[in-house]
This record gives sequence, structure tokens and C-alpha cells, in this order.
Amino acid sequence: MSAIAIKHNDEIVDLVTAQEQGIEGEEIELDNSPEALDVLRHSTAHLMAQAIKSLYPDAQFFVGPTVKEGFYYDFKTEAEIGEADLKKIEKQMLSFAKKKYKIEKYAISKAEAQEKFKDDPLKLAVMKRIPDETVSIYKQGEFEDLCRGPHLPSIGLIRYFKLTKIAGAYLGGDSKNEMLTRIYGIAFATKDALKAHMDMLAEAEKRDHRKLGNEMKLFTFREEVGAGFPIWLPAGGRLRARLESLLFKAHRKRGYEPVRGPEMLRSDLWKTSGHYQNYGENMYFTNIDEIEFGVKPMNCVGHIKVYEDELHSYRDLPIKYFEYGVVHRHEMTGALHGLFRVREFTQDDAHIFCTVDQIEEQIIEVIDFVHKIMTTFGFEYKMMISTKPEKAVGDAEVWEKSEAALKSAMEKHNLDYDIDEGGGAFYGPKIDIKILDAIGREWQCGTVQLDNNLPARFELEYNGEGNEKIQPVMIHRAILGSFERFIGILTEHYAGEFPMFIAPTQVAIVPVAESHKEYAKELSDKLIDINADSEIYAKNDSLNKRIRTAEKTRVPMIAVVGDEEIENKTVSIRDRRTREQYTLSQEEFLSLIQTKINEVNF
RNA sequence: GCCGACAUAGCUCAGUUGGCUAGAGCAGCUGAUUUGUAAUCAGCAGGCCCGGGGUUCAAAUCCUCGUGUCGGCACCA
Repeated sequence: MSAIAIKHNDEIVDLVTAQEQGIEGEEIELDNSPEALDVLRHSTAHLMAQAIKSLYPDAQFFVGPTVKEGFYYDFKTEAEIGEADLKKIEKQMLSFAKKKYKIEKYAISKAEAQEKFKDDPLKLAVMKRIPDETVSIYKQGEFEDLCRGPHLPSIGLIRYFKLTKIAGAYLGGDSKNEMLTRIYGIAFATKDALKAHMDMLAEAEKRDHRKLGNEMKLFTFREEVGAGFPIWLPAGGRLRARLESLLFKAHRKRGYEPVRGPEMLRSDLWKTSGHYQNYGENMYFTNIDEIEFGVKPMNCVGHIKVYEDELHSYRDLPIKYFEYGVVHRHEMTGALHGLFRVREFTQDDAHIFCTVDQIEEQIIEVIDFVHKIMTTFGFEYKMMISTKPEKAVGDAEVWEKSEAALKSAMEKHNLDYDIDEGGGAFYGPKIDIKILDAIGREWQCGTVQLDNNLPARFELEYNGEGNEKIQPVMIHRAILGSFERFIGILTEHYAGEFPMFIAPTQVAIVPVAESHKEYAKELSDKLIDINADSEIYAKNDSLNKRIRTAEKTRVPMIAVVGDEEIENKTVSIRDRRTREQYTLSQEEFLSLIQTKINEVNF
């Protein structure tokens, strides 16, 4: 195999450039290494542009970078391009690739380039973003493009690629600008790698919570109900109830008090909190008796009212309130996505009111809570500290102190974290928890946010040692984020095969014949006593059919009972997916289920 | 909100260039069968073809405005 590029001082340069400038370094070969793929995909983007240009001669191109999952190119054409056209473009790309055009490069001054592309506003826009005085042009066959490279020596090396999506994208990523057409694609050095990637996409599709949620009857949406308002079906209701009850205990152990605020509050309160001004566009309002009310988009204000219900001493702090708080946020139509982005959802929300000195230990306690939950579900996770954004309230000193507290908490406990500069909420810095699911995808769930703003706006206070009035710090935190989103993620993580402790149904009981129904019912009652749900499959269908039906619900365990089992007081167990069968006594069976349910303890 | 695609039975999907009474599988109901570890057989019932407006002798099919869904972009306090 020969080199496709040179790595020099951690920079990848293409062969043309290396030769031209006499650069020497490590040779990059065309394999599936990140460096090689980056070059390959970049050139594939150009090949795609070449194909598009030949099929749609009026096409003008903006930028075509490589991204995490491949590459894309943004362009503009009068022609209407749809999904169906991707195949056509792919075909054209292959035919160009077969011609094995060399990818040539030459440099011209920016002024020359501006002259050259004077009829192409998109290219001129690209050039505006380039500070250099000289720009490089890459050329393959008739096709030329302004580009910094690096590129393959020849498009003949491009063989294993696929165009995956077509979509609109704002020029320069700014919604004030016009919208261009964007085509996404992926390329690999080998056929196997491409296939593996396509298989991974197919696997992700199989796990899609919207598909599984429908199949498993977890939840649904209905047009007449309204976009973004999920409807929880019985199976989903049971799953969710299990999660809620596990989490309830975990909160109580850590000293959180369950509270509940109203679903809507007078708008004056939202004006005090600042939500009216900052977030009002996304809130639901209603007017009655000439008073305006706002449906809560978060639970803080309710908890603040709980805090205000009595006077507090420094001796009482920290005070922790929690609530499965239902909130409404009018998300934009295009943002809605299954359970991941909805307009009504329930947060596992809590607010900790504490002294400045207590911030650090409280943060650590929350992080430990997060750790227990995430590892129980088999998620790896990482944390990110987000600092002061441009649009921020509160004075700079408080911001600095809060950010420092977060960082020092992490560092003292040797916890790894990344920093997202300027990614904080307008009222304080935060720690976000990003989890990694079973197939390596990243999700943002929990968040811990420091807030000095609301305590000030609502003039919260507690009595200090010398009976002086002190403003407490408020820590907002959610661990799952929302039940909706988290259950969506769990569904995809487990591919619908929920572990016993969270599964909507723990056991499917299949009586062999009519005469065994009574024993099945007896088992089912005993299961309820140990907090396990079961379903009896006693329909007038063949045994095989009922086992098949039960299997398809992805229930963790099937218990078959017939004459033998009744006589010996046993159950015949069939584990999910494996065809393994074994017999247990009733006691063994019940204690096994009980153990599996109880082994989880956050 | 923006660009593009799509919407047919509870679910998954057929339905030709506008043209007979809009079909199938699964699920449901009724009956027969009473089953030992992934689909027993037969019969029946299911549709304002997403909604409003239009074009046409004729619309599931074409146009238009909504609603919803999907892929992205933008957004996510």
C-alpha cells in the first residue's frame, strides 16, 4: 500500500503539498485510521460535489467538511433534490471514481480567487472567512474547488462510500441566513468497515425507542392530542412506576423531602423569577378572572415557595426538596423527537438550599448519587462543567466563586471533567452528566446547577449564628433529567430488553392448558406480594403460540406451568432469548425474582 | 421556525398513467381444538384513504391551506 498523505508536526498534509514544500514525515496509508479516514472523507465530499455539479450544472457550493460521522457538503441549486436522488448521485460518483482523476492542487492569491469565483456568491462567502492572502484550489477532472485540503492523490482511491442523508442547513449555521441543501455521506477504506458501519446504523434503528415504544406498548402520541404530548400506555406506566419508586427511596435515604408545587402559578412570579422575560415565548399562559397564569416550565418557584413557608436556621441547612415535577415547554415543532424532546415532561427535580460552605459537599453527594444510578443501568458517563455564558445575570465575583467551587469539588475527589466555556445557564455555572449507552452513543441527562440568582430575586434567607439574615445558595439538580427522555434512552440502551428490576412485566406465566389457569393465578398473586408484575397467557391459542407471543414482549422470564408443575409445586422457567429451560421450586422461583428486583438499590 | 420527504384498518404495509365494491398479513371477535416450550384450523368484523378547500364527467391518486410524523438545520433557559 502506498501513502496517501504525510503526517508532519501533528498536521496532515497531502502528497502534492508535501512534495511542493519538501515536507517529510510519517506516511499515512489508506486504512481506517482516523487520519486516513479524514482525508478519504474529505476527498469523497469533493467527489460528491463533482457528481452534483455534473448532474445539476447550476449548483454552487459552500463548505464540505468531514464530521464525526462522515462528511457533508452544503450547496445550492434551483433543482429540487430529494432522497431518491442520492442513488443517482452515488452512481455518478462511482463513474467519476472509475476514471481515476488525479487530484491536483494549485495556489492563487485571494484576489485572483475572488475574480475567478465572482459569479459564485457562496464561494465568496467562504472566502470572507479565510484570513490568508493565498488560497488553494483543488482540481479533479473538470471540477475545481476552493479548499485547504488535505486530499487523496486521486479520486480512484475512493471506493467504499454511501450517501446517507439529505437535509436543509442554514448557511453558516445561522438561522437568519438562507437555507442550503446538505447531503451527508460516509466513506471507509475497506468494504468491511463500511458494512460494519451500515450494520451499526441498522442496529440503532432497530433500537429506536419510538419503534420499540410502539411495539412494546410503552407510550404513544396522537395527532388530535397535540404534538409533543406523550401518552403513557399500561406497560410504560408500569416501567415508569418502578423507576419512580426506586428513586423515591433513594431520595429519602439522602434526606430529600418530597414536596409538590402547583402546575401553574401567577405570571407575577414568573416575572420575579425572570422566566417571563427570558423564556416567556416558550411558556404556556392562560388568563382567568383577569389574572394571567403561566404553566410551569420548571419547578424551582414552587420549591422556593415551600422554602418560604417557614423561617430557616443555619442549623437546618442543607434543605433538600424533590418532586417528580411535570413541566411544559413549548419546544419548536422541528425539535420534537419521540420521547427525547417533548412539550410536557416530568423531571426528577430537586433543589438544595445550603450555605456557601456546603456547596462542595452537596455537589459531591449529588455526583455520588448520579454514579450509583448510572452504573446500575450499565452506563458509562462523563461530566462537563459549563461556565458563564454571554447572556448572564448576577455579579462577576459570585460567578467566579461558584465556578471555582464546582472545579474544586471535582478536583478534590479526583473526578475527570471537561469544560464547556460559556455553556452555563444564565443564572449560574453547572455540571452536566453525559452518559454513554450500550452502542456507544452519547446522551445528556443529569445536570447540577448553582444558582445565586433566584435566591436573590426572591430574597430568600436563613438566620445565621448571630441571628443575621443570610442568603442561601440554591442548587438545582436532576439526575435522569426527565422520565420521558431517560426511558427513551433506557429503551435504546437495552434494545427493549429491560432488566428484571425495571421491566414492565417481570414474568409471563403460560399455563399449558385450561386446567392449569388456577395455579397460574396463584403464582401471579404470590408475585404481586413480592412486588413483581406478571401476565398470564391463557388465551385459546396453542402453547407454542403463547410462548412466542410472550417472547415477543421481551419479558425477562417465562414460567410454564402444567400438570407436572402443579403436582410438584414447581415452575418451569424459560429465560429471555436463550432457549434454556430449567425447573425451580415455587420458593426458589419467588426468591430468585425477589433477589433480582431487590439487588438494585441506588 | 427553516429545507426536504411522508400520512391508506389498532399495527406493518400493497394500491399502475386520475377510472369497477380500496386490498393483504398481524392484532381483534365467533366457533372448533385443550395443546409441554417461537405462529392449530375455519368463519366474521375493521376504512370520512390525516382534516378543510379546490381542479375534474370522475380524486386515496392532481393543486392549495392546515395538522401530524420522519431526516437534518436552528433551538434546548
